[in-house]
Order: sequence, then C-alpha cells, then structure tokens
Amino acid sequence: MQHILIVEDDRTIAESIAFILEQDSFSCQWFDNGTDALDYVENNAVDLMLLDVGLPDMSGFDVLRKLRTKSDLPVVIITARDDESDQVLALEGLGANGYITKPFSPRLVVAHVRSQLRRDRTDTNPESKFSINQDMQKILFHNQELALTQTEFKILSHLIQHPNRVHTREYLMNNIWDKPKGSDKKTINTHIKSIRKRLKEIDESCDPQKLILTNRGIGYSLIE
Amino acid sequence: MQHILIVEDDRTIAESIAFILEQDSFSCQWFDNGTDALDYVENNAVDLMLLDVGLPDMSGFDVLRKLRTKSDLPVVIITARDDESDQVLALEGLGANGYITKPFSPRLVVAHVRSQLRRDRTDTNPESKFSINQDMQKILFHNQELALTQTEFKILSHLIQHPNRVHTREYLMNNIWDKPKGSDKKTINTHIKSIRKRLKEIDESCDPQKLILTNRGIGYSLIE
DNA sequence: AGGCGATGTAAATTAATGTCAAATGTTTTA
DNA sequence: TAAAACATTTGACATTAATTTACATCGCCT
Repeated sequence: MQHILIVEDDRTIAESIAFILEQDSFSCQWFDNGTDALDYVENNAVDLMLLDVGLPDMSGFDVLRKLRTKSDLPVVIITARDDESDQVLALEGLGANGYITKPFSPRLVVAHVRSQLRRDRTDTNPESKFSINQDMQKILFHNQELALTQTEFKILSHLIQHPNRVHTREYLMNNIWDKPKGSDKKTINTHIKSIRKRLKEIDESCDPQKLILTNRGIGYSLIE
Repeated sequence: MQHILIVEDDRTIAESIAFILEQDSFSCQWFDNGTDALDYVENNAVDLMLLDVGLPDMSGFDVLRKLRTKSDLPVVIITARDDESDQVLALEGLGANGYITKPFSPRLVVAHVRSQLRRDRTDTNPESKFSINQDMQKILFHNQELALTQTEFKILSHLIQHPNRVHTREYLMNNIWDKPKGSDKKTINTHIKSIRKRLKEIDESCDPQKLILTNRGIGYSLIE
C-alpha cells in the first residue's frame, strides 16, 4: 500500500482528499504545517507528497525547496493561485512533479497521484494474475516471468487484453500472424498447450485449463 | 539531447513550442496528426510526447490509448478544453503524465517537459555496471574503458540509456544511422557481436549474452 | 459409443541469430 | 597521394530456436 503525505492547513480539504485516497486504497498522513511535514518525511516511508502553497509557518514553495535538498520524492502542488509563473517556478525551478489549482475535485487529486506513481509500478490490472511488460515483451504471472516465445507472447497478450471472452481459432490466427495461414487449425492448439505448460511451471498448484478455458467448438478464453 | 515529439495540428502553436524547446536544447519533431505520430514513436527514440487533444484524424485521447498498449512514454496533454473530468480521464484512465490547458505560455510547456523528464536521467545510475562519458565518447564498464568504435558506441549508448527494454533492429537502425538504410542484413548482429566481445575482454568472467540479451524475433536489450 | 478436442512425442520445416571472412569504405600516416 | 590502418558492411554458412505438422492416445461431453 502506498503512503501519501498531505500538507494542507485547511482541515476540510485535507480530510476530503484523505477520504477519497483511502477509498482508493492509499494510506494517508496529514500535516497542517511545513515543519512537521519535513520532519516526518525524514524518518518515514512516503511515496508522494501533496503540498499546499499557503501554509501557516512557511510557503509550500519553501517546503519543496528544503525537501529537494535531500529527496526526490514526487510532490504535487495544490494551490488557490492560478498563476502561470508560479506554476513554472514550481515545476521547473523547484522540482515539483504536478500542479493542481483550487478549486478541484478530490477525484482530480487521485488522478494526479496515480499519474505520478504509475511509473513506480508494473502496469497491471491489480485483480489480474497477469501483467504485461511491453518494453521487455514479457508477461509476468504471479509476478514471475513467463518464458514465452514470440507467438506465445502474442497469443497470451491477446487473451489477457480481452479477458473473459472467447477468441475463435480463426480470430487468433488472423490477429497473431500477418499472413493468413489458413491451413491447419491445430497449430493454435499446440501453442495453447505450451502456454499452459509454462503457466504450470510457475504455479504448480494452478489449473491452466481453468485459466485458459477451452470453449468447445468455438475457441479459447482467459478467465480472470 | 532529449527528443520531444509535438503532436499538434495548429502550426503556429507547434512552432512556438518547438522554438522554445530548441532554445532549451531539446530536439523536436512535429506531426499534425495522430497516425503519423504513432508510427514515428514505434521506430524512433522519443523521450516525451506533447499531445494536443483536437487532431484532424483522431482524438488525442485515442492516440494516447493506442500508445499505451505498447509504451509508457511520458505524455503531456495540451488542450483548449479546461474540463476537469477530461483531465481525470486523461491522467487516471489513459495514463497521461501531465495536462496543460490553452492558452499557455511556451515557458509553461518547457516547465512541464522538464518536470516529467527529471526522473528519466539514467546517466548516473549507481547500480549500473556502465557509465557513459558523452563528451569523450567513452563508455566505462566496471570502471574500465571500453575500446569501442563509433557505431558500437552509439548502439551501446542507446542500450544503456534505455536499459531493460527491447530495441528492435529497425529502431536501432533508425536511431544510430542518419540515413535510413534500406536493407537490414546482418549489420546490427555483427556490431552486437563485437560489443559483446569487448565486454568479455574486460571482464573475462561475465556472460555478454546475458548482459546484452537477444530477444528472438524482436531485438536486443541491455539488462541491469 | 462416437466425436471432438487435449495431450504427448517426435520429426520436419522454417526462421532468426551467430560467426566469420572477405569486400568495401573511411581515416590516418608516412 | 599512396599505403596502411581501421571501421563498416555484406554474404555465405553454421547454429540454434521456434513453428508447424503429424500421429497415437486419452478423456470428456452429449
């Protein structure tokens, strides 16, 4: 679970942000001043800071400046002043990572938070046992790398990207290969079999036939 | 030098952005439609995309959606519509990294670009066995200088600067040589081979085929 | 039971990559 | 400027991996 630090002197705003972040399964810590926040960052694992500019003890910009002398923690500025030069200063001069102007909806805050934190994770649907790393052309199953060949990768990607729906052999044939092969329909069969084998290699206890379901007379589908 | 892709159908805007980015020592490439831009991203080294929402052929959101099926390139949306729900969709739903609403000053664009790229600096990755000295055109491996030719240097630099991802032959060809070579042949292979040989020269015990991985049917990748 | 698909094994085929040496291109040096 | 030294490209060939085909057997569903 990722931990968000909220530095905001308006209790109502802080609470509404915290509420929606917690709904989105982040954990939050709130401070109404910069000094305590900086102190907390020193000694605690924080993934991102939401930083108001107007604080009682020091400006948010000053907080950021101080923070940046020791940490590159992602910081999203929240401010009532919609002044472009402030934004340029924050982003370029001080090293902020994002900038939100009031008034804003809590959802926008979550969007910014997620956007900043996205890079730190593997891009994946959290419910799925699979995650695809396009950069490496690799698929992780239970966070372990599957040793797949090129066509196996393509087939499994298709299934993962459109789970819970049946893919006919013809459909797969047409979408995996450039030239329509047409000839033997058993070739998909073989690839599915070897994909299943590789799933089993990683998770001995799983039932690959329930993960990749055979829809008799139609095709295959991946079940999430 | 970092390379920015501008996708914007208004020539005037595109040019003013390109102008100020080039002043800030970025290089730019401009497209006025989504199709060409997506095509270009496939096979060229791009560090960030500035993406207008209102494009002639497809919405910028669609461009982003398509892009995200294969790449996690940082994308900053530029749009005339200051609509919060659009922004939430772009940031959270589609995986945009930043959001700028028109009208904006070119400086703000630069600020966003810098802010997004700040994290990407891999030059001084302490975990890496490699370090690059661009000025001297030298690469150190285990702190020992590699005796590389010009093309070997370029290829290895690319791999080091974007480690842990696959670089297709076509991609490397487009980015290492000025003029796009028509026929591929085995020229990349040969260079890779000689780079691997030189790695082995320095560290007899290393396995160059595990450092520079062959991704069969795709390309090569450097593993950190 | 009979058909369809799954599984296992193996061989044949096709494709990608590695390797090497010769040919070509480029720069340096005498 | 010519020769030498080096860099790059190329094609032939070897090697390895991936894909397809084939066939025998097993099990499930209707």
